[in-house]
Amino acid sequence: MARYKKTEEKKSHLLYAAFQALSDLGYDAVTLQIISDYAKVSKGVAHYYFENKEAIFIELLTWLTDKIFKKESSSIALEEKAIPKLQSYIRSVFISPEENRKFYRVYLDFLAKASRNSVYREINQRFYDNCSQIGSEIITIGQKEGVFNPHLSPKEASREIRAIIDGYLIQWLMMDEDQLHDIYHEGCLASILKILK
Amino acid sequence: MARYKKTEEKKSHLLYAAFQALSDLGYDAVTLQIISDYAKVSKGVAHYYFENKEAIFIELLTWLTDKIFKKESSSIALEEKAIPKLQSYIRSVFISPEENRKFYRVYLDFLAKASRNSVYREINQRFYDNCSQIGSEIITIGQKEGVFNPHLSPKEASREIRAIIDGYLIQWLMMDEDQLHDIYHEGCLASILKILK
Amino acid sequence: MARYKKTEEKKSHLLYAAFQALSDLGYDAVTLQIISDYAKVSKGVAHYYFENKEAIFIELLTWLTDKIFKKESSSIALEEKAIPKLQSYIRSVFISPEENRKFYRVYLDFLAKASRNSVYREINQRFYDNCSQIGSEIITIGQKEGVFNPHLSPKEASREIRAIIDGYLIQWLMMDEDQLHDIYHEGCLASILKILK
Amino acid sequence: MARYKKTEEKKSHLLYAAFQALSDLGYDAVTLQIISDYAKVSKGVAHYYFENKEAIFIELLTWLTDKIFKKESSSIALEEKAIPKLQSYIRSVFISPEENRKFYRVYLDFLAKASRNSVYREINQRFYDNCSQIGSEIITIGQKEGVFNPHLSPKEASREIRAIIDGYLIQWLMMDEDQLHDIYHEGCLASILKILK
DNA sequence: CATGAATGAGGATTCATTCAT
DNA sequence: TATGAATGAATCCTCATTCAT
Repeated sequence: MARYKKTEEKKSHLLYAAFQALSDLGYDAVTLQIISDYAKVSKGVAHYYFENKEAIFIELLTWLTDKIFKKESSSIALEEKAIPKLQSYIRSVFISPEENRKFYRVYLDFLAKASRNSVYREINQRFYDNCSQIGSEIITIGQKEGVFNPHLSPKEASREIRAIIDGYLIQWLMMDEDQLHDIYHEGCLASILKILK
Repeated sequence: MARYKKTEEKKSHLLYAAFQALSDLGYDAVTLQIISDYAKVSKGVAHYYFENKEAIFIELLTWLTDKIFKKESSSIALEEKAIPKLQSYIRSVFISPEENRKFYRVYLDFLAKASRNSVYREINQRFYDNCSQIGSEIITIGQKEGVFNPHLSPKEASREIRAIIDGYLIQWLMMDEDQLHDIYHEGCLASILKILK
Repeated sequence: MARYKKTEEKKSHLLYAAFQALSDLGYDAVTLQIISDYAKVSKGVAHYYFENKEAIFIELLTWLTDKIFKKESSSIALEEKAIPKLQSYIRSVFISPEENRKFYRVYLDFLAKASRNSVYREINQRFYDNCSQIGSEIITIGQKEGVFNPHLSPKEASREIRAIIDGYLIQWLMMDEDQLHDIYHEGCLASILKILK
Repeated sequence: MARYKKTEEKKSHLLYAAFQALSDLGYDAVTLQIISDYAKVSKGVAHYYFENKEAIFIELLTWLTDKIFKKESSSIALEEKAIPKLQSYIRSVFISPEENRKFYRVYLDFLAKASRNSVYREINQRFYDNCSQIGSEIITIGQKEGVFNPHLSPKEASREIRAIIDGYLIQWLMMDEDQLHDIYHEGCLASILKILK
């Protein structure tokens, strides 16, 4: 089984290289040569591990959104109550200016693609669904605790949470000022709380 | 006796063709040939009117965001009071599934580029600033009327409005279901109202 | 007849513009647009007066070599004796660093073309023949005066004169130092004198 | 079992193809497709081995002038005395009508470019310097032997030798008659001898 | 005559993909 | 497995030429 593992490691290595390259340079500037350079392997390797260029990006989106989801998921597990859970969730989303910039640049590339390509859209949908579960869980708990509006539909409200998170982080990305990160973090949390109450 | 169209008309014609092509096909699939085909002119024309491909997209983003802003701007002028103004604003943003899809696909492409390219970012910033003026005006009026929270900073809150609008519409775009358009419209308006109150 | 004259004037104007452009930019960088810009006329004019781009250059070479020949021709008419005639000839060839640079840049472009294209070659041949006449005249006079070797074939020796002139001026051009102009001038004259004696 | 040719071999192969194409067709008619066709490789290969078209020509001029210099250099090594050395040098320059035509066509293209472009000019300067060394060596020996004018500056005179060689060969090229090759060869040698004595 | 908008062929360049080693 | 040489389709861009006004 060592073989298989090695292969998976190599793939992850390539995906991470693709992620870095994509974040730095953007979709249309990234070539397989550049990804290979980032990964410090030869150009042939990328083709050995992936069917074609598209496949790399498909897998990258899957890999990325899974990683994000796992991080978010574990972050809410640390808390018991709804509001701390929500705070922890938002905190895990607003990791740091560097991480958010790196991820959202790439994520915007993917959203742009997803708006026309159903393969990307479905992967994103899975991510949305996962996020929705997190949100629903928090909301349901909060409703039981009596801290959130009991008339809210957890499913709908959790989608709204994600919409607001993305809206805030995209706008923060466009402002291009690291010191605004905290302000957007707080603003985002405050807005979500207002909506849930 | 059809005279030659004036230069500016032709440029707009090409920009609209570029917009359509971009919306249909996405950034990396759009070639100058395709834009020319959409505009039903020869390939050389695009180069005659624009320095290069990049210039077309730069001008397109400017043209598009200006157009959107004008539409939004005139929509709020129709109302006197804050809440109807806000409703009118949001209504002008959520025009129709077709229009929103067409615009947001292209806008996502531009946001992705703007995240790495300051030229695009500055154009988008101008758009944000314009939207912010609209928001500020509504909020200030609402605060005078006593319908909005008087402690809100109009400038900050107006940015939050835009973030929420974009967040909702991007998510709607990803859901790829036209009938959700109304629901997202209402949801967006409701969320903004909650935040402003 | 005024019409005709005006046309010829305009053509000369365009040819001079082409000469300037060619000297500044070189064959492959010169476009009809550039020539038109140098002549401060619209692009269409160049096509109105000349069949096509090639025709401009053909006529330019003719015009240029005629102009040079006339200048050389009139310069030797000023003197009576062989050696002063020769000196005057060489002086008229080594006009100034600026003029020589301008001419020889263009002339090299034409020689390069002439080496493969018989149309250019024939025009140059006419120039060579004209120069040969000048040389022959000087040599014949010098032989009568007893200052030149009587066994020289005026025809052959005059070709050698031209070869040496071109050789020196091309090398001077490559040295790219204006102050060497006088030295090459003297060296050229001295070499020719040695050959003729 | 033919191994892949080494990179340097392939580059030389391409340079030779470029040389042939350039000689046949001239600077502005040579495309990368044509060079590739001459080399019997695909279009992409030229870009694989060279940064761009310009780089091919830069390297070609370097390669060509080096080759010429080596040939000239070894030709004078065969003789001991000044005049035989000079004869051998001139003989190596006037190789054959075919070779001279092929080289001087290309060389004229480069001289034309060099007159405006310092990169080409510097490469040519290196060639001139190399030729100058050959000439200086011959002249110095001849002065010691007492067969050349002792007052000549070897450096200057050697430049004059090169000017005369180029002047003669360019003129021969323009005459476009192979049978004149010998006559120009002899004429060139005779002229140089007159200048050195 | 003059203008400059429009055309489209042609060329440099890029890059995903293939494949021999 | 891994490499990187080779391929050629695809694309941006240039520019001579045409032609309506």
